[in-house]
Amino acid sequence: MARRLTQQDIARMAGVSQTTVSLVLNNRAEGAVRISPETRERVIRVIRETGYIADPAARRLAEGRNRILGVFTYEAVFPATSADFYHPFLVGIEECTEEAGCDLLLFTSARASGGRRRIFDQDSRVRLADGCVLLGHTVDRDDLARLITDQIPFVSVGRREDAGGPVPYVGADYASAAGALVRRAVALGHRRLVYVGAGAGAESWVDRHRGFLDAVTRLDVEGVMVNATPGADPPPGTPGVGPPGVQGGAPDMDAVLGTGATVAFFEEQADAVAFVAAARHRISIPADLSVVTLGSATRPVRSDIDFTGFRIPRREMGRRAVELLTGVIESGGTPQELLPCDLIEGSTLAAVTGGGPRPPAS
Amino acid sequence: MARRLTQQDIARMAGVSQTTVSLVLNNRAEGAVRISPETRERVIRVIRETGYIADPAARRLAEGRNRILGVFTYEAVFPATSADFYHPFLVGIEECTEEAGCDLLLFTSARASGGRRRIFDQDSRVRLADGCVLLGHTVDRDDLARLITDQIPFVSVGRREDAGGPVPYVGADYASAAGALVRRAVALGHRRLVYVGAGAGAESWVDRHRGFLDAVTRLDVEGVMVNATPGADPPPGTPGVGPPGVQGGAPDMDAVLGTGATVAFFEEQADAVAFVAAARHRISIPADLSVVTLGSATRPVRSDIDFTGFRIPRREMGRRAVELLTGVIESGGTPQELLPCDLIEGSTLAAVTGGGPRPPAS
DNA sequence: TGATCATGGTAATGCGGATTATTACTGGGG
DNA sequence: CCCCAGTAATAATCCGCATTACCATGATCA
Repeated sequence: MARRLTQQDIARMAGVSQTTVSLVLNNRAEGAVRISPETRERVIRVIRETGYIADPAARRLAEGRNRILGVFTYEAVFPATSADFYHPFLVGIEECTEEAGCDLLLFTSARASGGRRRIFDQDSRVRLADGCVLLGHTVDRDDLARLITDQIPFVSVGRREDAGGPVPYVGADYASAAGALVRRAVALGHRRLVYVGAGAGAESWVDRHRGFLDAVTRLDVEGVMVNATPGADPPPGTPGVGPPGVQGGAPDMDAVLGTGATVAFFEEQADAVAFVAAARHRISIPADLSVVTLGSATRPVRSDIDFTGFRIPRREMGRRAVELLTGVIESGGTPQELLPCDLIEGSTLAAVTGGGPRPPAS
Repeated sequence: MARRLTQQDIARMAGVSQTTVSLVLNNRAEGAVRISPETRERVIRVIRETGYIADPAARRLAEGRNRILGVFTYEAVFPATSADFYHPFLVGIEECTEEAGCDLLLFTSARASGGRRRIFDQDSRVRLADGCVLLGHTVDRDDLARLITDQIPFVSVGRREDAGGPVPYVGADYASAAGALVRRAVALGHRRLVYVGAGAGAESWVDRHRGFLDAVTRLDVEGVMVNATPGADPPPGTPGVGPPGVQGGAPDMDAVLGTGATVAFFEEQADAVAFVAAARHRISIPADLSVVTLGSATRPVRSDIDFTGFRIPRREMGRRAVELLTGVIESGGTPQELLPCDLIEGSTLAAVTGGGPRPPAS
């Protein structure tokens, strides 16, 4: 390959020193060092004529930064199965990165021997970015801890528990949203509510469950729980955003109906879809039983049901993550934010009419 | 930020020189330089214990490459409007990049003053990548030319005409696909075919039209044309892959029907959708008029019509682009490939029955 | 008239790692 | 006893750019 043009070349052509070229290029002529307008002009002309562009690697090496933001995901970002899931985040991330005049480095390479991605394998390119956004299902605790101890600027999309120190994140306020939905249900006369899901493991599940429980307690109504993920507790990893398609079995319909609750809160929309499909011929929704989903489709499930629930502000989370990240890069800190989720009116939550659903036919 | 660990540090800890560390790290002990097994082991241990990772920028500066592949697009990759369009390409690109053990650099920053993206603005990070994939609608001729003269390894997704030299690309074989569809139509008895579209401007349009014309000529049937992009010739840029939603007006229904053709070939699926929607109450498809689309949805148009046409192998194109790119990076060359498009049987192409469509009611 | 200072620019150095040239030592062969 | 080959590892450079320390010149001032 033809040798690239360097500042040295420009310097020669303009009859000045490499230093001068660098100075001109970076407008560093304010303080101690001065460049005469004529010289400056001459250098600028040569630069323009030759179309010289500084080598980003050398630049980064010398000044320590890059204007490159990294995005790390533990799964492929683009595959069809999770496309719907990741896409909104990426939209937000790209938008904001572009506004910041940065480029985006997707760490697609990092594969540990086991097959799972790891941030810190030998020759990882993480350090090439000024900082990075963590996206995805499972975040390895060790990776997280190392990011912290190494003081690599990063922001996680999705709340994460401490990992040898507080983790900077921007999450969705599942707890509040779940609480709001509980209040709404109670306002409609519901007094016995069932939570269908794991309620543990991933931070996002914990948060939903906590919001549910808090509200139920505060409003002094009955809240019961039906586990929807048999044989999956505790999950091996620590999902924060919510994995596309990791849960196991469908929720036990009889168990849900057997609680005598008048409204069911589903942790995962996919479970709600399965439940409704199965229960449709036995009960009427929402007449016999109201159904609320805690978050919009995480797993790619198609359904024409207009569930009552809330929208996870994924795009905003992506945007905000980048905003926070640039802040961290500039001035450090450990921002932790939860973004509000819009409630979705839907049509599966109605006022209590009769005495609740029929008990299972058994 | 805590200063990062350097080879110098490792060297000190292991009681050797920086050179030795580098040598061990890169397994460069085959030829002239030798490292004893004990020393090597000692260095390796320190590296493992400290978790040292080489600075990618320094590495790139010294050895000239990075294992980073760039992706340049003239529009945002992720925005909702073009999501469906770009996504398959990106899936392929990511897959293949991951297999190659590379990372992906998305050039989201490059914004010219005018607002459009440019590859070569001042402080572009293009050179950080070992090479790059060009994706998208319009590719600036100057950018293209410069990529060539600068000898930056790149591969365009979508055929491109020469720009001061041959352009490496992987495109879709629109010409063959269009020709095959023409043959199929003729086999079903069609003798008068109309091409609806621009047939010029973007390479992809030119190719479709050429395929249509060649086949029509060879089979000695009548081929006519109806321009579907009023006031848009010639297009300002040179789209190669196909732009999401750039064309202007809908095709003129009367003009199409007025040709007396028994089958219409639509350059853009979106036009076909619009046409069918408008014509539905006047003619029956395919009884009165067969409709063929030359390529799957480019613009994000939802339609439940099962058009006869072909599938653009976007994911494969993405994959292949990366494969070719790594080849170019390794050993240069100017690969140019067209990938076949699968025909889609569909239900809008039928045998000729009557005497063609009724003329417009006018 | 020599000290002081503003002006305009350059030489030198560092960033972290790869590579090449060179050194230090040991054992054999002549 | 000296030279050479082989082994093990290091010093010195370079990659391209940013930055700091330093120098040369002419004007100003006491």
